[in-house]
Amino acid sequence: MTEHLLNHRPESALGLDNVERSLREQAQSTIREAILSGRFTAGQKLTERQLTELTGSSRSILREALSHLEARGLLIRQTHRGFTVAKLNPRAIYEIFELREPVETLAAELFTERASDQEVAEIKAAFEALEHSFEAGDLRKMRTAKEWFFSVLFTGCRNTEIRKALENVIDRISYLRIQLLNDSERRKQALIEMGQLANALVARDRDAARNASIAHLVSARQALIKQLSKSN
Amino acid sequence: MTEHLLNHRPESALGLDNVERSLREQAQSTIREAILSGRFTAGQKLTERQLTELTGSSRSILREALSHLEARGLLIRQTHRGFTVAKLNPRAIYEIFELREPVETLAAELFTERASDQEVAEIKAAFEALEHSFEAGDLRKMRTAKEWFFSVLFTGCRNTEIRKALENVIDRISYLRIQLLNDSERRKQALIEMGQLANALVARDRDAARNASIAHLVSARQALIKQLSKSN
DNA sequence: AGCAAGAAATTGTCAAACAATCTGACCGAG
DNA sequence: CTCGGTCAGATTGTTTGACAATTTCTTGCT
Repeated sequence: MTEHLLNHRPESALGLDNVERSLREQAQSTIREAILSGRFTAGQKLTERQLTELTGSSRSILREALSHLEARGLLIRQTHRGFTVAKLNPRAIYEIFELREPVETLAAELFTERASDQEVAEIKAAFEALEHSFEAGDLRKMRTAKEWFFSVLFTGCRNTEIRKALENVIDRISYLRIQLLNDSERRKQALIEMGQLANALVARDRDAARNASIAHLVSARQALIKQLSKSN
Repeated sequence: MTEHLLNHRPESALGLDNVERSLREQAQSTIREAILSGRFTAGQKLTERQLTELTGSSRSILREALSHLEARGLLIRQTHRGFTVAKLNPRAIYEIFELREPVETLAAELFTERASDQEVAEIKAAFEALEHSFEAGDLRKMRTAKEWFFSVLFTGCRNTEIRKALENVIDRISYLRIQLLNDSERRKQALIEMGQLANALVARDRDAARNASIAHLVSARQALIKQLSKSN
């Protein structure tokens, strides 16, 4: 049972799906998806057996994939003790947002100046998708929509380095949301904030984008830390 | 011949040398060191045979290491065509500095507020080491001293995320310097700028640190791009 | 010189094996 | 009954050899 859940081909939202990928890449994104979707929880230990079964690949390939994911910060490796899903404490969350604030804000600012009209339209569409999945209460679709939104944002800012730096970092908190954000009040608030950002981006208003980005990140950080310190 | 050059154990400047490391880690840092030291040049193709000989490890281990380095952006992988050392064009340099500017500046600002007195002393020492190696004209030592300086900066700012994000990015331009920075005039200028940053950090003067950081990055970016467009 | 067919090299992947280390169960001493 | 200690089983680290898929080099033909 649940066979079909394990073999799906994810991350279409990231524009990375070359369809013909190596097994290693497939294994990588299968595991990544399992983490981001909450199937593997933060701190959980992952054994190689479990993962070879999940991905269907051999140990060699699996370990290449794990090595990659470790470098991206999604997994923690302890010699002779295997891999665990990276766990975030309040301190780490604080640090991540401290980094995100200037970078993501820069991305938003650059977007207003560099994005194509098509990208502007797409960011609007992505936000609307987010709204719809929110109304439908579909957590999985919310994550996909959010990934789409950020993907367009990072593409439109015309800076691959920013994209890479933030994708890693956002991945790591993305799956935390699944665990923590049952607070639908906060979700609603987040949606409003992202709406303001989306509006500013669509209007190509650099200052407004800057303000909206900062406001959103500050408030997201506070909410996350609050919930995390409660649950720990 | 040159056996001793191949088997060295690098990265002592990064505080990562646990002495007892897995072969995979050793292979990883041997390759990284080979790239950063300029032994492998940007764009160069690396075959697995060549690298197993260099690292002394088996293919499986080697490929884990390569997978890691690929994730860190130091290597580029093309399916069935192997790995090449990441190559930076002017556009990529521009993007990297666009990212570095807000992040590294933030790191400098945080350092002035969070670093311990010992770290302040160490950043002074690191800068002095940089000065000395500059006077001695020793490129390798200059790189080590610079790594030391940044390592202390990133530690003192008390934000692991910033450290990780910047280490990746700085690695990538670090070896470019070896190729391009034969311009000793520019090196002198860079030293002066870093001196100003060091002074501001030691004085724990946040605003001065901010200004010095920005000034340095802007000027470093311009110099790099200028040289790169000349040599291409 | 240009090009196509075949040979050689390289990468992608798997499987089997063994050493080193960790984990958990069992057992005896206090 | 709890606290160590020992030992077996499980897990990770690493190597080797094999083979298919693909790329790159060579060679010979026109």
